[in-house]
Order: sequence, then structure tokens, then C-alpha cells
Amino acid sequence: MALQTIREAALSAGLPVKTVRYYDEIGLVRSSARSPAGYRLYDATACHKLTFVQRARQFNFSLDECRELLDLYENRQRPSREVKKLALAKVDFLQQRLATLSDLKQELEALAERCSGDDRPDCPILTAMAGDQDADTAQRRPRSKDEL
Amino acid sequence: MALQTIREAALSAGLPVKTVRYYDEIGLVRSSARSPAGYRLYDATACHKLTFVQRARQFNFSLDECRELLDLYENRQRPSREVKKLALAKVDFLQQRLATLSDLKQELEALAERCSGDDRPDCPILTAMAGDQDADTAQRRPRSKDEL
DNA sequence: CTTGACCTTCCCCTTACAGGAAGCTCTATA
DNA sequence: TATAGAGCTTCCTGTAAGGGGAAGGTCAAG
Repeated sequence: MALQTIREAALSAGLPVKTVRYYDEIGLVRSSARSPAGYRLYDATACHKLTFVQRARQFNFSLDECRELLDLYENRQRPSREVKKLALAKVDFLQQRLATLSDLKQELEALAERCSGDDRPDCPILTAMAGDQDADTAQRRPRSKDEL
Repeated sequence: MALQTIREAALSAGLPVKTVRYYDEIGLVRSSARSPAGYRLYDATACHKLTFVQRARQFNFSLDECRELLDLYENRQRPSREVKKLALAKVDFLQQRLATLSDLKQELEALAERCSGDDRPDCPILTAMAGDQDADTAQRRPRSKDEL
């Protein structure tokens, strides 16, 4: 298979051109060569890596994690243990996030349910946010690092 | 109640000082005054607003949404309808996120389960990301805007 | 009088790109 | 062969919501 332009490579991996250029720039997936005019060129291996990263991204892995996974994938000696570790860590992460979001949704749903949603101004949602009932609970739960 | 320094206000709202300064800077919650030396000073109302925003943030509202909620809260004429609309939109948003993350977690869990996780290098996780089975599915699902 | 805690502004860093400007290159068509 | 249009390049700016830290002013206590 011949070398591909950035557009073709991006298309085959299901990524925007800008993203592919970015991956090259940060050294995550380098273009395999440059044309005399300076155009990025991608061979089959590079295209493959782009696809790999695209999939890993769909599984919610960060670019740094993708880098690790690519390394593991490329290193034919790596033990599957390490990959599994990464995957399970991600599963844990997702589990946490799910629990938090689920709680959040329930609380918000409950508040919304008690709101008349008409022309009257009384609203339990605003009251809940304005009230001082658990001012120090907030202290103890200062917005976890892992956003969302 | 006397005016409070930024630290005291931050503490009472359960927010980092940097955050309170940031809210002032972007005009979300302005400090009510400045000391002769230029120190930010917060009165009870300002502190109240900080707490309000902190709570709204815990409910996953963006700063822009917090601004809207604050407006609604301050405007004694607003109909509760608008607040409810915002809340329900957020609930919808959370619902979407939950569904996506849940799917993701299940897929990843399934993959991890099939990985031996030992010294051998074969790993279905990496295989799944490297495989070409649904190269165009990726095309049709080009990473939704609503991240995570 | 000095130390240490607190405050100020200013600037860069983060994630993972998107949008756009200025300018070069390639191809197809008139 | 000239030119239009698509495609490529680099560079710059912006996003959300602050965090980290430098340089420097301020305040209360010992």
C-alpha cells in the first residue's frame, strides 16, 4: 500500500485532520515521512496506530494512556498483566464516575419534582442551593479532582 | 456581620481562595468592597452567593449555568418554570452521560475479563483496539461533543 | 523591628483539540 | 499555459475552571 496524505490517513482512522496533525506534533503518532513539499505522509503502520489510538480514545483512555497502550502494543515482550491493569483501573474510574453522576441525577431529579415549574417564584431547587443546611459538608467534600 | 477577607469567605463557602478570586475576576461573584490596601472584602450577601455557586457546582452546573441560576435566584420575579427547565436539562445531560459511561464500562470489563493478565503477551484488549472489525463504525460515531 | 501569614497582580500550565490566517503546492480544466 | 480551487503547511488564539508560583505590598505579634 502506498503512502497516504494526512487526509486519507485521518479518514481511514475516523479522525479529524487536525487531530492527526496534533498527534504528530505531540509525538503520539508520528507521520512516517514528509513529501518533498513538506506534506505529512502516512504508511500502513502509522495509519494502524492512528486507528488504535482512535479506538482507545473511544474507551475513554487519555492521550497519555494511549501512549502507554501503544507502547505495550508495540513491545512484543510486554506481559498482558500491564494492559489488564490499565483496563481495570479505567473500569474503576468509570465505576466511580457512574456512582457520583447517578447520585447527582437522583438528587436533582428529586428537587425538580418538587418544583411547581409554573409562574410562581418559589422553587425548592434554588432554596436547596441557597440554604445553609450543610455548609460544612461542603468543606469535607471539596469537589473531587476527577471531574464529572 | 462584619466584612470578611477572601480567606474567610472562601472557607465559609467551602471553596479554595483561588476559586473565589477567579469568580470575582469573571464577574460571577464580585467582592462587595476593597480595603484601603486593596484587599477583597465580602459581606454576608457575597458570601451567600459564593455558597450558592459552590452548591450549584456540586450539582454539576457549569459556571455559565451558575450565572443564570444566580440571576434567577436574585430576581424575585422569576417564574420557577425557568429553574425547573435548567434542572431538567441537566438531568437529561446526566442521563446521557450515565448511559454512555455504563456502556463503556461494560465493554471494557468484558475485554478485561478475557485477558489472562499474566506474563503472556496475548491480550484481547490490545487486539480489540488494533483490529479492523469496525473501522467505519468509528466514522459514524466521531466522538460526541459532550465529553466523558 | 522583623518575621510570618496573608493579600495583590501577573503569567504560565493543564486537556485535547477547533478555528482561522497567511502562504505554499498540486491538479484539473478552459 | 494560466488560473481556480482544494489541500497542505506553520503559527496564533481560545476553550473550562481554575492550580502553581513569582514578585511584591500589608498586617499583627513578639
